Amino acid sequence: MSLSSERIVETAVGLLTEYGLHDVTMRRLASELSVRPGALYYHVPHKQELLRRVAHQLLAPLQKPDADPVELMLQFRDTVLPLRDGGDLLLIAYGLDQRIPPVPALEESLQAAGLGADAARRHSAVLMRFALGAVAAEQNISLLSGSQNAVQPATSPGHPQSAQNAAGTALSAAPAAESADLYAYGLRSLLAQAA
Amino acid sequence: MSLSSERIVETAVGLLTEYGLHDVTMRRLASELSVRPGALYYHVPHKQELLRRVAHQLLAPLQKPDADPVELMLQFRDTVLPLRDGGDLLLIAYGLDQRIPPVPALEESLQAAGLGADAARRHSAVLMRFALGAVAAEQNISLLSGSQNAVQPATSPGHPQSAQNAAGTALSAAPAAESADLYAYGLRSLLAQAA
DNA sequence: ACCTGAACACCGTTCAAGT
DNA sequence: ACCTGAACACCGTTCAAGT
Repeated sequence: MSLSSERIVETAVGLLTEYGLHDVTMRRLASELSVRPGALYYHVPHKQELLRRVAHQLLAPLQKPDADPVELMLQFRDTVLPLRDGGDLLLIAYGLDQRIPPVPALEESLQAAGLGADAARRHSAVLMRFALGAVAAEQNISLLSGSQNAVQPATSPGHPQSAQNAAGTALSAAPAAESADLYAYGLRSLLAQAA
Repeated sequence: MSLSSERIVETAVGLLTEYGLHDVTMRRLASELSVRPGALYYHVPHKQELLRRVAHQLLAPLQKPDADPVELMLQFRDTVLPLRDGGDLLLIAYGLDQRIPPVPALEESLQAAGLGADAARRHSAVLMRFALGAVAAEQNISLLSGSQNAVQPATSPGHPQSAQNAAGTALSAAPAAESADLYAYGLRSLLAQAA
């Protein structure tokens, strides 16, 4: 089977869901597809465009026109959170394309709820900013504060200068249940005015 | 003058404010300080701890105990926004240390406004998540959608595959004035319940 | 048209060896 | 104690040359 942008995107989605954005590199992608890195650039202009397409593919299920705002935003979190560093990807993708799902569906459902076109656009922009920050923060906390990275980064055994982080981990790493509550609470507050 | 963690942090802050996080690399830092890269690791355990200290230094002015929440959050935005990719730095720093400024001052002022200790903690967590997302999104939009990166990245002259981004730039790249409005609006909504 | 080989200009981190 | 030299294992991207 010959190379194509579709195959590259699919392989990138695979690497993302299995290992996280950190492992989605052009070189890793190339070796996964059994080609040299340069070959990818015949099908994709640069890594940014590839990531934009990956994010679009990932969020495609959020293009449903009849869901209510809260449901869309909860599903957004559920989609991005399992990708270890999915928040970083979506901040990039949103920077490249602010009409990524669920934005169009979100605007429609806000308009259906009685908001004007401009108000719906602004409300969804605020909701997306909160969601992006909440998901990225939550992932970074469990990745960076969570009992020494959890997986297997094999750090040097006890460097003296990093002592001040040892205490407070139990308190600072918010339990998963509370993160969901914070997210739901933020959504409700932001949607209160829109009713 | 010999090397020290203080000098390294100061130099990193300098590189950050002049060129952005992208140019804060251990190697660049070393050459700025006229030492070999390995020398830095005698004073700093790893890059993450360095970035945590850089963020703390940057946000030190937000440790004022008597400011009101809106003022603190507006000043947070004003501090981070001028750093080209300051949002990325603060997502990392917040992941490493959720008590970074202005969090303690924020909790105090929310308690002074009548909230219980736990409610104040949760409210400030929600506010920080929104602020981090808003600033990071705003910076990424102007960096990634803003008329081909604005500075001087010298991209190849017109690669065919990236045509779909050409249209819509005028609409998608929100003017700076509207970003400030979205931010203020989000803050007000999130603080409405806290009154 | 599509891909390889090889290079360019970088990363963070480690560590024996020098002073 | 503090730093260098040199390496290890990587990056994204370009481009002449091959088929």
